[in-house]
Amino acid sequence: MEELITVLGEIKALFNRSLGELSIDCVVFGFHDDQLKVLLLRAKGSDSWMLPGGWILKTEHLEDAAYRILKERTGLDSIFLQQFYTFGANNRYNGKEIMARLGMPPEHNFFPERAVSIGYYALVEYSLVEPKTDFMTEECRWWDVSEIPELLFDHNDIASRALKALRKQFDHEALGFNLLPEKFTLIELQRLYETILGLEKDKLDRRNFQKKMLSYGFLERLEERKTGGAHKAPYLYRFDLEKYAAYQRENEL
Amino acid sequence: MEELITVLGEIKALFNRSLGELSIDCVVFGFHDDQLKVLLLRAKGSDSWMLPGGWILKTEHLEDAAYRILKERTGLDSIFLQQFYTFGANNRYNGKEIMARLGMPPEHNFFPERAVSIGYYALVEYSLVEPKTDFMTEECRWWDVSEIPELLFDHNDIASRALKALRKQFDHEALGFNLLPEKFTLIELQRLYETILGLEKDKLDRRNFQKKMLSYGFLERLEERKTGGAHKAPYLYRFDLEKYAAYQRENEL
DNA sequence: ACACCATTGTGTGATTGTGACACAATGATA
DNA sequence: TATCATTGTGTCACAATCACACAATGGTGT
Repeated sequence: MEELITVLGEIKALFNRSLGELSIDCVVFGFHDDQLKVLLLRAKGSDSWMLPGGWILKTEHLEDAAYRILKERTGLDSIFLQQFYTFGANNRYNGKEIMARLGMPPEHNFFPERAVSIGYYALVEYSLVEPKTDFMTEECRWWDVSEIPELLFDHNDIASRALKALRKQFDHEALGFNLLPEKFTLIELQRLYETILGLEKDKLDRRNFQKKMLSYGFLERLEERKTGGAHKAPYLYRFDLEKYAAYQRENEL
Repeated sequence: MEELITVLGEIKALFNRSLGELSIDCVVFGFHDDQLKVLLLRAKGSDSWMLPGGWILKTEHLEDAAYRILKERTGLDSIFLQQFYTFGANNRYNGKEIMARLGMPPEHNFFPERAVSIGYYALVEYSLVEPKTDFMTEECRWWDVSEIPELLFDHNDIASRALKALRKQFDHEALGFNLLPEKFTLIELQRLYETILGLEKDKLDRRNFQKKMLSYGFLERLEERKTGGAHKAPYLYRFDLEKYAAYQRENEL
């Protein structure tokens, strides 16, 4: 109970430093084990999960708020970030109901009646992330996107809209490299594409996929090969950001 | 001076009914004379132009706010509307400077220090719009997108981002029909595509363009032909929303 | 009334891009 | 050292896109 009071106090303090009705929600995507993952938090003393997020401070750039929140949850500084939608239905949630689900006294409801939330999705390298909780939560971990549970607020909507936005952009921009380690094999890249586009394994033809990827000219083949697998060692590749910028300049203008 | 005081009073009242830091800006596109147009407003007693917009009321859905603002400026109810970005840099404008440019006393600055604005673009049929001013403005008219003047706040950024978003979506969705009258000729449709995609006239091959458009199956050729031109009368076509929905279902899932 | 002319309606062949497909080389494993 | 799943690589068929020409038409101007 004492802890609860502390938490409520911290929330109130935070709220006073923030813009009040305006918050950010982040959908953090990672790729591991041929699966697309999302980072979720579980509230203290509750079995309800939610997206990482927070209020925007009064003096803060929108993007800085998103980076701040992501740094707190993942430990990472440099993250690919994309704003995808702003959610502002006036019935996004019921504050008292949420309080109850969080195991908090509804009469201390601290949620503003009307809240607008700006949605960002982030692409991170799975292995670099060290999920961290904050003062309101006691668990932070990756979930398979196909197994996301029922979330608090309208976070299921937000997550599915983020996925849709990711898929759409994925067709037109080379975003995948943000989800892979610096060195990767072409088959890993192919699995990533298949996973994100929702295709079954080997739906994409290996030869055609590799031909196409290499034809863009922004992948650099390293001398090094990946060893440790039980089979012929594949070449490693690197995504060359400068060549990608050149490619974009040629093909967009 | 008396009028100024009235205006400031109205602004204050509006602000109190709204969420304060949160506003909407609308980039309204129309098509006329083979040109893409944007609706702009000129502030009272000033030669500075800006986008239509307004604060979001405390009880309002985001989209409803956008529709309300559009109805007030254009007289139209049913409008194609698309949220495209939320602007929240903490230096989006300097309130006192804006007051000066509006010919208002800077010490009565009513702009919040920090404002977040949600950007929507709208596609409307040019001929149906009757541009209307509000209590803060004395002129509302169409501008050619290629001749947009320097705007107040960060509205030039917002407008150019809207155009970029429009072009991007235009490639993948049949949005153009929102900008045309119900009945149109294929050459009018072609000019629209050329204009929005920034191509010169007749860059698209007439036969190939028409073949492709008709192949989608959501255009219906009417018996009627368009007369009045000085030449052979072209067929009129209609965009069939139901057939378009069917087309989408087949090609997206 | 008639000739004029810009514009419409329509099909085919050339080019390019995409999708299907097979086999020899390799590197761990047993 | 044999095994075996996996890698690396090129060609052909098909589909999509692009380039292109000519007869019909409906106002315009005389």
